[in-house]
Amino acid sequence: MNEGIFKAMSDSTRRKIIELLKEGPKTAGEISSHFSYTQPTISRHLNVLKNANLVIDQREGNFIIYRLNTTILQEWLGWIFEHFGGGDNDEKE
Amino acid sequence: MNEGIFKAMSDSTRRKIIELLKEGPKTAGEISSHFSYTQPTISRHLNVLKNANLVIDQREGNFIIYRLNTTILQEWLGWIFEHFGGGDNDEKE
DNA sequence: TGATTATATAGCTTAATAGCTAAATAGTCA
DNA sequence: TGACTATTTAGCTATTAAGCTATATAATCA
Repeated sequence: MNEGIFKAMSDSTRRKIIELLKEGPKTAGEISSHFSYTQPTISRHLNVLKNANLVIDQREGNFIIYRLNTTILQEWLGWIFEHFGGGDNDEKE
Repeated sequence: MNEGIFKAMSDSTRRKIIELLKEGPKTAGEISSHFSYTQPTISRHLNVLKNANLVIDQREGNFIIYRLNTTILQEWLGWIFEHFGGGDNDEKE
């Protein structure tokens, strides 16, 4: 279940999309305009983020608005910290 | 530069290795014994983690001891929080 | 030196992923 | 309905990644 999020986050274009969406909701076109990739390529990235449940889309006329699923993102960050953070690693050979 | 860490972390076997190493340093064989994959497969995973600078290896006789590079891991966690954490996402359409 | 042990590397196969162009879908508006 | 706009989906290619078996390397010990 976390798998999808880690995979989604492992691509730098998708991480940039997440950062863009932190500013607020944006249409697919707006997002696309920030990159030099073609629009279909960005659309596919958005789809990966959607499948990972990291973004939510909503049609508004003939635009599609994407927004961050902050809940999932926060949960993921929490999970990461639980598993990889904190624990000290003292020379215990 | 973060790219390698995200890629390394995107695989669940490698994440489990990291968790194992949080307990303390382990030989390649010990690590390998926790999985049902073959030894060469785990060796390659260890190599990915090494290239991402997430682990450090050290020969000791004919064992090779792996230990977590806690500094890098902490740095990565810090980076993640800086970029994805905290920021609220108020309905600003 | 030769046998044994621990580990890595090579070489292969299969599957997944990122990018593209072209075509389909869905909505708007005259 | 027909033209137009925004976006997704299909279908392709090239690259990367994960797994395997077989082999190589490096250290130890008799």
